[in-house]
Amino acid sequence: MAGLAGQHEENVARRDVRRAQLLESAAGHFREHGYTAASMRDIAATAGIKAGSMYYHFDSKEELLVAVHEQGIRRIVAAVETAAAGEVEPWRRLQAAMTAHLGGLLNGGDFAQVVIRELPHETGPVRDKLIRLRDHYETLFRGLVDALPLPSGTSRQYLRLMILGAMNWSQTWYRAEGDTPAEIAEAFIRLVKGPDYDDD
Amino acid sequence: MAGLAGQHEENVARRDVRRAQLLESAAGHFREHGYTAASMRDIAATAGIKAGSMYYHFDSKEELLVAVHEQGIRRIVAAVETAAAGEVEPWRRLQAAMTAHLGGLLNGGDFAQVVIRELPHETGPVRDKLIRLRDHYETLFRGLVDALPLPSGTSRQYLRLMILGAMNWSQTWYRAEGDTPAEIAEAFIRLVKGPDYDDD
DNA sequence: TCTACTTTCTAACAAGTGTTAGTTAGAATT
DNA sequence: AATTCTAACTAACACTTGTTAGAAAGTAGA
Repeated sequence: MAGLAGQHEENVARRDVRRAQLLESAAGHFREHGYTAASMRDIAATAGIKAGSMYYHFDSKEELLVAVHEQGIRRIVAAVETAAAGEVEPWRRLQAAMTAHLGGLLNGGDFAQVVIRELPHETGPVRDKLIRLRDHYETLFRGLVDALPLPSGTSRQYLRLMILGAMNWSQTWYRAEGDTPAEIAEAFIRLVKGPDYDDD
Repeated sequence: MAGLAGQHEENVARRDVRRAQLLESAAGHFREHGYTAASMRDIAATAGIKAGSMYYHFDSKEELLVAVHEQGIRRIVAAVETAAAGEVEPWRRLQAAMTAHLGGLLNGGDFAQVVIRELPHETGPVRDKLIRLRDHYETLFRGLVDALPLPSGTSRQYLRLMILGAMNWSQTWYRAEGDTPAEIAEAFIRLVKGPDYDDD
């Protein structure tokens, strides 16, 4: 090997940087105009290259969408796991996770929003892949909800679905001037936990 | 006027029938492929006419989307209002309304699904109009939630948003083989009401 | 400098887009 | 019977779409 460690890796890094740029641009356009209405030409232009050059990095537009989804999920999963790891009491754990999820969704980048909004219309292998990615993420919340101390008879399944729905729908009504993600998460927790506030 | 009452109205009726057909077709295609990916040619074909003929009934594709939204909202509002009117106790009223909403959303036609899924990406007057339609509908639930007997300190605003989110997100996970809209509504109500079941 | 590899560009293709203009068949009205 | 209105048709316009092939730079190693 040469004196300078890893010339090869520099190339790989350069490659990944470009790829990341393209993903960033794609996420932005997908979020703003939706998958179908976003054009390869516009996505490329934002990243500073021409449309044809995109196909050196991605085989198709669909693959680009899948890549954006993957990155989006990976980011949320990381944020949520980190947040949850900082708490031990089940309710606090869930609340921390919700705060992270809402933060990523509402104030975070375009990736998370694409994951939530660009649900797969079209059938075929792409749809299946995206659904699998989503399911993997929701598994995370299943664990958090299952750990809660709840009155017997409470449906943990519907509780999970309710929380996920409440969070993901927040995109619709959220305004930056209003409450913060942390405050929203607290409000939701309080609603499902019941009105017995113990502050410690 | 002629012996036959209202020749004129017959024409108007015929016109409206066609218009309804076109809306039905448009709703179906919008739901299946999304607004952008649905083509005027396909929408027209389903209704049995050619693309150019659509412009006799609608000025543009956007206007078509707005019309589908309007009809979708009108249907849900009607269903929800009727359902709520059948009950007096606030919790029961809300539950009935939720059942109606979920029914329309999950087992109803394509209209409701378009209203929920086809949230307005693009800016401009269309976006504003659709948002106004949506707001008008959500006002309905505001009334239902405000009527609930709740412990003081409970945020009725977030409770409303949570319920709406939980319901609208159900599109994502609902499977026809699973629970019915009525069962789902009951489960949600139980979660926010708390686990004190009194059956009368 | 020559060579090999990586990345981008140009130019075009084939298909599809919403929309419009002009026309036409049929019904209703006068 | 002549005219007007209704509702559809055909054909085209002016673009935009994702995608591909081939050439052309830029970069690294020998």
